[in-house]
This record gives sequence, structure tokens and C-alpha cells, in this order.
Amino acid sequence: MPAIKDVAQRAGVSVATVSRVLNDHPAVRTDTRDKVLAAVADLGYRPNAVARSLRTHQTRALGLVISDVLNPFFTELARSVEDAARDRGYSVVIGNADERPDLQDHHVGTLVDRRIDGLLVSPTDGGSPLMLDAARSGTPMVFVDRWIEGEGLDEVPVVRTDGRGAVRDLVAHLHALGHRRLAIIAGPAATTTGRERVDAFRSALREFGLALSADHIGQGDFQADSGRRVTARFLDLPDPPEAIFATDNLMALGAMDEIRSRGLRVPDDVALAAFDDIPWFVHTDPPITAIAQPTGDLGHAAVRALIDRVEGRPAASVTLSARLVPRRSCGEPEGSTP
Amino acid sequence: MPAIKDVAQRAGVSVATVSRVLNDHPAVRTDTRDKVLAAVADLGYRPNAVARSLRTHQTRALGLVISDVLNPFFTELARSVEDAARDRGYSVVIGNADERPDLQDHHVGTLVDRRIDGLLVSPTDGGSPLMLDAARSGTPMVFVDRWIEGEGLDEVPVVRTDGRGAVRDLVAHLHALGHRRLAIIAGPAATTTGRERVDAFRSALREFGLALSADHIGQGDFQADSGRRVTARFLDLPDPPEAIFATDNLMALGAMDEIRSRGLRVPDDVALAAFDDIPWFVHTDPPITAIAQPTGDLGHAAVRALIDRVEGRPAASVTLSARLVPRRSCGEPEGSTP
DNA sequence: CTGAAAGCGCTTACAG
DNA sequence: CTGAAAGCGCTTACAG
Repeated sequence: MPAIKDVAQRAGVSVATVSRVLNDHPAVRTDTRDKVLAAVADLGYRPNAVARSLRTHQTRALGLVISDVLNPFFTELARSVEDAARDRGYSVVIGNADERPDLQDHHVGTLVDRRIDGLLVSPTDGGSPLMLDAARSGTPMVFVDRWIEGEGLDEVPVVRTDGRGAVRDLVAHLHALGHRRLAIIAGPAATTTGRERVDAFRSALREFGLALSADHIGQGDFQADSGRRVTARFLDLPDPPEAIFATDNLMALGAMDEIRSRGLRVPDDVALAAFDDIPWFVHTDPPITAIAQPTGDLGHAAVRALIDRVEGRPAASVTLSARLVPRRSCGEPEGSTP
Repeated sequence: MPAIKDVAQRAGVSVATVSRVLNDHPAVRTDTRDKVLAAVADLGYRPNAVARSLRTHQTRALGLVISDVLNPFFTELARSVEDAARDRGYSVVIGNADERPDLQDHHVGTLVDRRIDGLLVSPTDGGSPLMLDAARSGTPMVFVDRWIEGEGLDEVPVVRTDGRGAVRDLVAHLHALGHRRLAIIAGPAATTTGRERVDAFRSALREFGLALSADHIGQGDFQADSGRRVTARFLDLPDPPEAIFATDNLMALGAMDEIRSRGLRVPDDVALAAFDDIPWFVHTDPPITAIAQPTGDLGHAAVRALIDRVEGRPAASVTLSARLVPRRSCGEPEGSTP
């Protein structure tokens, strides 16, 4: 692999000059620029980004630590983040925490070691040591989707979706369809989204004069297996819930698995709704009522905020909102008179 | 962010010594090692991987260029690749080509510029210039899932799934259920998997004495929209097919969208099968018959082969096989007597 | 067992 | 407009 000195030699100039033409420095004579460019092309030279980074103290790379790549919500988020970053000349390095705090810390560590210019995190837990260090030591950072609070974290912008309104709409929808015994498959209490969705659900129930009994709150971890397990517990109850709200799409998948394995039917035996909408929800049996986040906007806003920080501009938090997409999994939609 | 000289200073030793303890060099006295480690801990020092890479000519990072992150098959592949790489002390940088040759080339370019130790590629097209350069200039490379042929590419191992047997099983299954007019939504002819699946389908049809008429081959691009479009064409035919085989899961999604929008039913009006199995296929209406790849094994084998090349060992190609998972989307399974 | 020094491949003041 | 030189933060022969 040719280095800059090979180009310099072939073009008959110094490496400084080669560097200048590569970096579009204005003070280069046209003919020497042409000579250099010809040499670059001849050799198929590509600047070594590692060396450049060491010298300039910037990598033009952003780190993204997400909770679970296999969750379509995060895949879509990752994709929109990459698109937005690329548009602005940055590449992104993804770390998949798989909902495990230790893995999250591992990725934050390697990302920081590789000196990414900024870090986008959707924290799995209450805050792993390396992440706190990174934030405090001044690594530009932005939280997406989920966030954590703590000393030295006040400056970290949060780009997220507020799901409260949509959850309230969901409860109203369930109530209108006659459901009274409602249950929720919660995400980890260590995550903000985990807590928010339960809180919002509980408040909405209260608003409708309903109570959320302790055995109608199941503790999940945002992964399919936990959805299965919690649903099994619900269905074994003497008075099983009439409707189950899975607070993410993977737990909804687990819930469907469990319901189906018992030969029960949605919504006749149990209604089901999910947080996060995915294309397949249109084609499931029955189509699943879901709360949709503006995922693309979320990714773009997060990248914008992070790059603002990286480039020394102030960045503000952004809160978008989710919306209810009613389908048939909770019963016949209001509009349809039989 | 502290550098190695800060650690040296605090520990009262030279940077060489610090470097030695960091790299587990045996020739270091225990007490000086302890002093250094204490200084490292005090300062929260983390070695700069950029500097280390420049010096050692290795990044301990692998590049993975996949065709489409939003395709669950590739997401799962990426995940297994990352797991396998991490187990062996490598991290992986993913580039999403989004089935676009230009984007693929962009990612190969940045990855090579960042001097990843090896490249895993699932090529989108017939071979973009930068990828050919990389292979020829000796960047360790392995093709996963899809591959390309060309000058200088003979040395590149291919880790893939042979779907021919499973496609033949699918055709047998469709034939047994009485379907005769079979159609296929093909992937891009520039991809090996695109061609293989059509070839295998055609051969199997021949084996059963069936012909594949030209208007029963629809050209897709492995994305949902094309599945929709091709299915629309099929259904507009004077003699629409009795069964449609979508050669990936996203095109199957598009096909379902189109079928549903016309108020038609699967499998009564059209049978449907897909290449690549995903968890949601169990819950669609009806559950979808699919061809499942051993995705995890594929990722692991690919990483093993690539790291072998990176570390100077010989690496061989690996071919795994896919299997048919019959569900209800093609008609009642053989076993069930009404 | 430890240190001084060279060098990885760039960029960028500083001179001219 | 161009070049010589320093330096980014490491690692690793080479001496001792």
C-alpha cells in the first residue's frame, strides 16, 4: 500500500505538497496539483486515515452503542444514524450491547480507545463506569431513545420520543373496546423507556378509573423470551388480563408465541398491543396495534446534535412524539360497524 | 485524555516500560509493573488505539460490508459476525450498502482507509472497483453469503449457503400440494444468490415436468418494494401463478402487502414462500413457508476464515446448506389429513 | 530488567 | 507557492 512519500517521489515534490493538494489547500500551483493528482491516480494511493487521525486528533467517526441490533427499532435507528452521518462526512461504528451492561461497557471502551469523535448511546442500564468516564472526560456524547441521569451528565443532550401521549391513546382505545383488566410487559426499570411506558400506562389507567394490580405488571427485558415468560404468567392467573401491552416489539413477539402455543386467539381471548411499529405487524394474525416512533427523525436529530457538539456548537435535547396505530389485535376498530 | 508519557511520569519510569507492562511483556519487574498499573488506574489511562495501530500496522478491526441492514437476515449475520469477532479480540465495523453498488464502494473505501485488518463482504453487484483493488492489493478478504468472480479473486474464500437442495424441496412441496403454475420473484442477476435461487428453481421445475414461463419470472432487487411491484404484475396476468416464491424475506413482505391490498388470500388465492426464515413468519396470516439458512454458523465460519487469513493461516471456503420449513402459506401441510 | 531513540504516515506552522 | 522539520502517541529493536 503506497504511502504519501511514494506519491511525493513519483510527482517530484515534497510530502508537504502532496498533503496540501490532498487537503485542498489553496496555495498550490495548478500544474503541481495536476502532477500530484496524476501520481495519486497512478499509484492508486489512498491516504492512511489512521495516521491522519493521529495527527489531527479527529477520526471523522461517530460511535453508536445500541441496546440490541436484532430489535428492528434499533436497526432502523442505526440505519438512519448512518445515513445522516454519512451526509455530513462522518462514518459510524456500531456497538451492539445486546441489553447487557457489560457488553455496553466493552463497546464504549473500544470506541473511546479508537478515539471516535463523538458517542451516541442508548443506555442499557443505569450507567456503566466507562460511559460515565467518557462523558465526564469531555467526549462529545448524546443519548438517543433512552438516557440516564447522573453527575456530569447534565450536559449530555437527549434525543428521544415521548410515548406518554400515545400510551394514553392506547389505553383509551382498549377502554373503548371494553377491556378493563389490562396488563403490561415492562422493560427493565433501569431504562428510562422501561419506566416511562409503565408510568404512562399506570397514569392512563387511573384516568379511566382502572387499577394496575401488581400481578398485571410483568418484568421483561425487552427481549422475546421475557415476553413469552411474562405472558405465560399472565395467562396462568385466575383472572387473566383481557389485554396485554408489550412495551417493545420483541416482547410482543414472545407474547404471540406463548398465546399461540396455548391455542388461544388474539383478540378474542386476549388483546395485544406493542410499543414500536414494524412492517410485519400489518401481516400478523391479526394485525397488531402498535405505537409508532418517528425513528428516522430520531436518528437524524441525534446525529445533528452530536455533530454540533463535536464541532463545538451548542446542542439541545429533542423530544419527538409517538403515535398510536390501531389495528385489529385489540378488537374491532371503533370505525367499523359490524 | 492522558497519554503514555503521563503514566510514565507518574510511575517514575520510561514510556518504554509503560508500554511493556501494557503489552504483557514478560521482562518487567513485579514492583515496577505494580507502580505502572497503579499510575494507569489513577489516571484512568486508556491506550490510544489510533497511535498503536499506526505503529503496529494492525487495527484489530474487521470490516463487514453487508447488502442491507434492514434485512433481518443480514442483521442476524452482522450480529453473529460481531460475536465471533469479539470472542477473538477483534471488533467489527459495519458498512451498509443498501443494495447500492456506489454505497458499497464508499464503504469499502472508508474501511480500507481506516486500515481494517480484513474485510468481509457480501457483494451487492458484480464487483466494484475499490473492492477489486482491495482484494488485489492483498487486503485479507472473505465473501459471505454472496460472492463475485473475477481476476485476482480466486484466492478469496467464500462462506455461503447452498440453497439448491432446499429450493428443490420447496418445489416438491408445492407440486405435492397441487400447484403447477409457479412464479418466482428473483433477486438481482448481478448477485450469486440472485442467480442461484432462480437456477435452482428452474431446474427443480424441470425435474417435475414444469416450465418456468418468462412472465413468471419477475425481476426484484431484494427489497420490499420490488416484491410488491412484481407481485402486482403477476396478479395482473391472464393466468396468474398459483404460487409465488419470493427469493428473500423483504420481497415476501412486499408480496404480502400487494396480495392483501387486493383482498386476496394466501394460500387460497395464491401460495407464497420465501427464502430466509424470520421469527415473524410463524405469526403471519397464514404462517409463511420459508427456507432457513444457518445464519449464525455462516457468520462464525466467515469470521474464522477471515481471521485465519489475517493472521497468515490458509483459509478455505465453506458451504453450508439451507433447509425448508413448511408452514401453511402454500396450502395444508402433507401431514394434516382434513 | 530498563531506557533512549527511531519510526509508523500523516499535517502544519515556520521559513524562504 | 514549496520544502524541511517537528510532532501526534505509541512499540520495539538495540544497548546497557
